[in-house]
Amino acid sequence: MDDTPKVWDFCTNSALKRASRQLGQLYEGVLAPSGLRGTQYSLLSQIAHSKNASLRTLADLLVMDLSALGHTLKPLIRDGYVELVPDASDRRVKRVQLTPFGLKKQQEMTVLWRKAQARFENALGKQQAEALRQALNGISEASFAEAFTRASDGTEPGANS
Amino acid sequence: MDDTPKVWDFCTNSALKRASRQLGQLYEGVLAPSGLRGTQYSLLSQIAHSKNASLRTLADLLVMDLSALGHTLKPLIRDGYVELVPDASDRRVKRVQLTPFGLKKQQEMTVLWRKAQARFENALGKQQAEALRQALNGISEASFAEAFTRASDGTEPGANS
DNA sequence: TCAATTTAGTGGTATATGCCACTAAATATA
DNA sequence: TATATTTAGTGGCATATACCACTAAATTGA
Repeated sequence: MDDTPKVWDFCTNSALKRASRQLGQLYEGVLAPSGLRGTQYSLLSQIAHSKNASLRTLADLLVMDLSALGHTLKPLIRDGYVELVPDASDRRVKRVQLTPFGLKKQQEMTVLWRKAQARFENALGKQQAEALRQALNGISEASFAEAFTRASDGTEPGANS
Repeated sequence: MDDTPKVWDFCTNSALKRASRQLGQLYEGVLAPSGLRGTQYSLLSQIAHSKNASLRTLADLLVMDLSALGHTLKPLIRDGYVELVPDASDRRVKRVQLTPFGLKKQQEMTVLWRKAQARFENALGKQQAEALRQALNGISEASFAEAFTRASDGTEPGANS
């Protein structure tokens, strides 16, 4: 029907963003009854798993800009799910933790998340899903960013070596 | 070192968003000299390829909410890269097109994009990159959304059939 | 010890993206 | 044809995310 060229056939960045919108919508549809967004659930869960991580540590783990993390946490702090606890020994540092209310919410949302997860793995296949996560996590590694930065873009002087 | 569980080891949605941030950063680093963002380049390129598409058509192609597309186009329209042309036969419809200035910008940015593309494929491997794009594009298909929606989440009555 | 540098976090501003409510226009239906 | 429904797009509001400039605190080094 439509053989117009599509950017995402060539550009992995476009393909990634587009798939991220699609999957985001699908997961959010399942998580909607909780009243929180998919990103917020990811955040609550990672905070639950990373005991006493600082904002900096969490931002690095999530491959997220530090200030972006701060902004994203604002609504969760405002609504009482998360709190920031100043570190005693280093007064620059703030440690992120769930409130009891936040933990309860995270656990409640996990029930919904499992449904989304089951739907996703049934739709794509368990093997493919696992392989995809591994590929994506490889790209998220700091070592990948280094490889990308070091890689040739074909324009270096003497790149025809 | 750190054997704390990570959400993105289990949750494809989290893994996708995280990889999207990483790759977004890497591509934007290369595209930065143009003054436009990665998403804006994707948009300009897709508009260039989709001759005379309406906002609705473009939004569907991009798996993007219609109003989100409208919002995202605002800065590009404001800065003269894109224009909306009302359709003659259906007065609800607006067709999206690049201005000559926008086309020039898109072509200029393509030079930069090729560098990012080359770096990415060198870092990940051409085969893997192609396979990843295909997997991602499969998820972005409308048919995948249908499969997800129809799929069992393990909680249906009689799901043990 | 004290100045220079690095590191953690905040606040502002801009884009990215989604939902909802609303208008206008086209289409379907009684 | 008159009304009901659907479709395209807009505007408001909220979250997601980045960069920059700035402050404060810790660390380095002369």
